[in-house]
Amino acid sequence: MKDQNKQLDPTKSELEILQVLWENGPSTVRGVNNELLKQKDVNYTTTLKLMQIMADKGILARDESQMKHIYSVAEDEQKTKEHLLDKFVDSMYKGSASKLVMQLLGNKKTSQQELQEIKDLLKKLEE
Amino acid sequence: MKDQNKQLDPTKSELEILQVLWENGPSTVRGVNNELLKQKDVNYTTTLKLMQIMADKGILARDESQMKHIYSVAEDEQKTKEHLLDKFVDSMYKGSASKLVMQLLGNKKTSQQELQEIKDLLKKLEE
DNA sequence: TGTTTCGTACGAAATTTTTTCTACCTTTGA
DNA sequence: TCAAAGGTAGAAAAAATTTCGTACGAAACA
Repeated sequence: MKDQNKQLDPTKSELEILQVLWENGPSTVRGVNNELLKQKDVNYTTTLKLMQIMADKGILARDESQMKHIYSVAEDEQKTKEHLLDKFVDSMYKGSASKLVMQLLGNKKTSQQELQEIKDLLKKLEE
Repeated sequence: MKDQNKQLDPTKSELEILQVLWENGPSTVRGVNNELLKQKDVNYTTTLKLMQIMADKGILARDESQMKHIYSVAEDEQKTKEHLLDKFVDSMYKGSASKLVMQLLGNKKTSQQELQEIKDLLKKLEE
C-alpha cells in the first residue's frame, strides 16, 4: 500500500543475463548461455526461459526475424545501473555517497591506479 | 559445481531487517517490525519468522534471557557491507571502483558537500 | 528423402523466499 | 485466580524465482 516500486528490479538471475548482454551486446540465447557456463552450471533451456520472461517483462527486446532470435537489452544500461546504484547507496549507506566511497577506498582491493583515476576524475569535475 | 558461495547473501527481506538493526542497534522483534511498518505493510509474525530464520542461519544473535528476546546482528556490519559492496562493484562495474565513483559523481543527486567530503578523504589517503 | 542438429515454445516441477495460521507460554492486573 | 495482552514456536500455505522435460519446427547434409 505504502510503497509500490513501479520499476521492479531484476532478479539475481536476470541480472546475470543483463551483465552478459551489457558486456557482449545483443546475443542469441546460445551466446548468453555459453557465457554463463563459464561461471556456473546452467541448462540451455533455463537461460532461454529466463530470457523469454525478461522479454515478456520488457527488460529485453528480441529480433525474431531470423530463426536464431537476437536478444538485446531494452532499457538504457546507464539508467538501469544508476537506478540500482542509487538503491544500493540508499539502503546501505542511507544515501550518503561519500560513505560509500569511504568504504570503497578503505578496501585493500582498490589499486593505486584506481585511486589515481578517481583523483583525476575529481579534478575534471572541478573545472 | 563451479561456484558455490560459502557466504550466502541475505535476501531482500533479510537485508531490510539488517538495516533496521544496523540503524537502531539490538532490538526486539516488535521494535524491528514497527520500523518496517513505516516503510511497508508487514505482519508481526512475518518479521518474527524472518528473524528466527536469520538467527538460525547465524546472521543474527539473540538474547533469550528475557521473555522479550533481543536480537542483534551477529556479523560485523562493516564486513558485511564491504562484502556486498564488493559484489556490487564486481557485478555491475566489472570490479572497477573508479567506474562506480564516476557514475556516482555524474549523478545529480550527489551534493557539493558530498563531493567535498570525498575530496577530503582522498587528501587524507595521500598522507 | 531421411536423419541429425540446433533452435524455440510451453508447461510444469522444483526450489527458495515470504507470509500466515494456530497453539501455547508468560506477565500483568483486575 | 482468571482474563487480557503480548510474547515465541512450528507447520504449512502462498508467492516468487529458477530449473527442467518434452514437443516440435527449421536448417543442414548425407
